[in-house]
Amino acid sequence: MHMDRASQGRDVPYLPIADSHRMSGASDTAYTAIRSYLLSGNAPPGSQLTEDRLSEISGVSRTPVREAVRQLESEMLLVRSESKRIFVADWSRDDIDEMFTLRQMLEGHAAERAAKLLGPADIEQLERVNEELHQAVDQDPPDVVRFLDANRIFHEIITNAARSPRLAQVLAMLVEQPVVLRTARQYSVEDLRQSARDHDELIAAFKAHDAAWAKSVMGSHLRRAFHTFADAASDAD
Amino acid sequence: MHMDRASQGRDVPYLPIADSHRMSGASDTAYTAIRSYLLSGNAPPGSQLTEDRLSEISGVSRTPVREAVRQLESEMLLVRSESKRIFVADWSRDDIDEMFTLRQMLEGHAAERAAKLLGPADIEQLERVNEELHQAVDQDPPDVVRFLDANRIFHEIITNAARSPRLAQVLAMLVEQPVVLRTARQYSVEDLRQSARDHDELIAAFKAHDAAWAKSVMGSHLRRAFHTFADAASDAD
DNA sequence: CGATCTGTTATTGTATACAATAAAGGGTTC
DNA sequence: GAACCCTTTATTGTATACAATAACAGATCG
Repeated sequence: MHMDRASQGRDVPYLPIADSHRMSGASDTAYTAIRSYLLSGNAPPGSQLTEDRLSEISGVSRTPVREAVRQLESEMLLVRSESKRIFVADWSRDDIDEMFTLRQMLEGHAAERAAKLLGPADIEQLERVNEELHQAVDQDPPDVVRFLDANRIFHEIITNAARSPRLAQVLAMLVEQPVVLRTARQYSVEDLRQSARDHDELIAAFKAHDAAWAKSVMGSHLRRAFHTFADAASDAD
Repeated sequence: MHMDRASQGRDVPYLPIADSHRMSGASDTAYTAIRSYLLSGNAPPGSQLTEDRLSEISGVSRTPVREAVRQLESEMLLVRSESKRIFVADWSRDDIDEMFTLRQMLEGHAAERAAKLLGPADIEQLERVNEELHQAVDQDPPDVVRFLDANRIFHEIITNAARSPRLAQVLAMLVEQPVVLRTARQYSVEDLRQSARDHDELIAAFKAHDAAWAKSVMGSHLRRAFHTFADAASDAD
């Protein structure tokens, strides 16, 4: 076991425990700017984007733009043509369905593991975050952005509690806030309340350290989220 | 000259149906070269690599190297330190376990869907590929590389049959051939034979369009693969 | 007309120089 | 001699010029 090249002592590789977006400086700028642009609605699904254009939008050169594009591609907000040109992704209803199905599977698994691994302090944190979420819903009008923030953190705590770096990484790709945001905009107050109650039940399952219960609640929670969206979307559009 | 909207007509975005590695030219070269290098055993887990070094190894400039590194990072063959330096990943037994657990979940799901979606022609293709795999095992000595090729194709057919681009993309990240290769080198001939028999049973499940059966077989298939590796590894090292 | 060929333009890919940052080393002070 | 600061070096990040390739458009020929 002679580590002939492994003579570094100080700067040790760190475990990627779901720190989704760790790009530095300009790359990060590009990522955030492009993402906002895609979310803003000014980018029609299916329309072409060029690196130069994205470079203008984000104010950095093409090099960091390319990195951001790669990331957004892996999150499927951008897609490429056969000749590598860049297009705004067009999520069909089936795509959303698929995304929620995969999330159900993976976050269900995370909830199972979390039920075994979460300590009292973690559960208290979940309760605090969910209290925040309740408050956001009970505001008049409900604060959807605040709700989504709390919701994201709630799910992230569970994902991280599963202590599975690969699971966390894969989920980071799948949990696309723009999509979730569009979804949540369709939510009625009742839907948001039900979501909060799901979280309450999830916490109860965690307190009981009942993995099967936690998985099951997570499953229906995400599945309902999909249908709420799908129904609202077909009504609206 | 403001084609701000979706005015492109010809070059339409294509669906990413599991065409894992679509880098072009130099990026592809870099990816392949670095991957081989990591697999060759000359790169001790935990050792540092620099972009310059990888540039020398692959014979292309740092720009495509960086893209390849990003890819290999997402496949967790490389990891970064807090200060963004690059290191050869060190897969613990738990990491491998985790990887197989996620594969079991996702490929089990793929098998379920495939059972419903596979047509007679697809099933014939699976049979042909598995025949190839049988032959590789029955050679004396067994041809592990040929076995792995057939094995990879077999699983890819199933993954693609599920018609779930996101599932395919996520699995492409998880199914790391280097790891699988190290695994397979530990296989005894009996292990390889059992693997081939699993595939036979999978095909039977597909012919019966029995989703639950297919999922179950896929589950034990992958779970056994993990234990075979884990046992052999703890014996050997 | 319609297809095809060809030059032109648009877009992505690659190399390279330079900037920013972090690590390593070495000397000074207490 | 241990902690601190400063200089030097190693490494990654960014911009930009240029190369390669694919789409576009106009001309040519059947």
